[in-house]
Amino acid sequence: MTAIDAFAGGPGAKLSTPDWIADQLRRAILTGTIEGGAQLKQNDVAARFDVSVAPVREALQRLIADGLAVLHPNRGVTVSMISARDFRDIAELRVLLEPHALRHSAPRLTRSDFEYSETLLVKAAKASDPLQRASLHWEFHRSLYYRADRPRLLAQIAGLYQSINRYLLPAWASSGLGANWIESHLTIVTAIRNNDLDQACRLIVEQTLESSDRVRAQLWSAPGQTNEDGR
Amino acid sequence: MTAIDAFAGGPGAKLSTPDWIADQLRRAILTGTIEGGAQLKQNDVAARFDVSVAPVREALQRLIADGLAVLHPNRGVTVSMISARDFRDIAELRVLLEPHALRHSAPRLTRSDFEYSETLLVKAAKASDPLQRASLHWEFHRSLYYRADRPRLLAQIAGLYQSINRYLLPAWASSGLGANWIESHLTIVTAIRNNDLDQACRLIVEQTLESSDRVRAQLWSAPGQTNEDGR
DNA sequence: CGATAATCGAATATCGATAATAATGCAATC
DNA sequence: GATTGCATTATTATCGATATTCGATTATCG
Repeated sequence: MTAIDAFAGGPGAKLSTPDWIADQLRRAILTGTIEGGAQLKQNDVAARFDVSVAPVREALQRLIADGLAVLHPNRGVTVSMISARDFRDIAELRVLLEPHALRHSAPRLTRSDFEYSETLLVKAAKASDPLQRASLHWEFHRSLYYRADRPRLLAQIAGLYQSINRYLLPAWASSGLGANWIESHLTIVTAIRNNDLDQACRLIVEQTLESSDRVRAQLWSAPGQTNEDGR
Repeated sequence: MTAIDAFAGGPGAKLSTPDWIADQLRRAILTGTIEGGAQLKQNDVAARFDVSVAPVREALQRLIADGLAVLHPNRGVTVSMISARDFRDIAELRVLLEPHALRHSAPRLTRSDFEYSETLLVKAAKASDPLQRASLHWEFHRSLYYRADRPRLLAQIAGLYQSINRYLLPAWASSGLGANWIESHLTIVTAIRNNDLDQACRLIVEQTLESSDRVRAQLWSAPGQTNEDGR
């Protein structure tokens, strides 16, 4: 391990071709550039990225594993549909899993963990790129849960945050973060700092549901599609 | 849609090549024929199944998505390691998610649902093929939860049952199901039948933890490997 | 002798081309 | 006039061959 390796994983970290393609497609899907139901033809994608179909197929597999796309055997893959039902389902799981994670993590969090969390929150609010903001937002929550030292639980919550971007990003884009986005998140950190775990969990639940309601109102004020898969 | 379409997806449904290969490998991993840490070289697998590497790579991707294998970029994929920690993590999530699912599902379960559940239990106990037994065991639990009508929640629980097979099958193989396997599972159905939801949830938690302890004792009476990934 | 650089090898990753698949439209038949 | 069978065609799935990658081994140099 030499000094130069410290940059591994940083901005200089080269992505594999499938990861690169998957990331580009993911971004397009999450930001709504590609809509639910759209067909992702392997030849088209390969042409657009100037690669052969092999890495494209691999990239599509990742999107499918993420639940961002649906495979129709021999008939291609389409971008999965979003729905109010699915969104509610995600919020419900968050309310179930996150307090659980926090209860195991909070007792082990250190002062520098808190500082890191708060830094992330500010960075997230300032971020101009919506995907970067989403990523920092998740990293904030992750920083509160990771001391639980439960990889599987954390992975499940991570999946929920990944999925929720599909709904959250359009809402943020159309009406911003909300007046006291930073402050309300900060109260969670403060509650943990004060060893008031019950209060922290209450706040998480409350804010999850609140944010949920706001997004729901935002996205389904006008009626949209509600199918689960992209048939 | 004509009547004949009702058979689509039935026993006659042919698996795609990648699915077929993935299933074979899965079986080998779950039954312990292939051990944790073993390297899955795409050329070897391709030769063994007499196909080219393309479908093999796809099959390996599925195993990776399942958590049964780990990808080391440019260096191949290895069968993931099992560990007491991971096993505990799974049990904890089951205890968290399954009662939640049951609470939403139970009020909607019908008499014929119960009959179906009980049938599955008997079939599972009788099954000689360990993977079929595992599949019926999950299907039993699924039949109790599916009326919750929460696809995401159900998918997460399904993933846990898939993962737990890695631990459960060897334990079953070495010491059987346990004396009153059917009966103890039946008490859950009975409790639901009697509208005693709290009791049903208690039983689930209790049995999950009990079974967990038994498996743990079984598998780690002699010390084994405990790494998370197959490095 | 120790550290750095070139080489090699075993495996993955990618490519371009071909084969297989299933929906579609069209014609032939009852 | 509706149903069946059959080419058409758009697209995925698979193949065999080639390029690339990265660790290990060996060689070179201070």
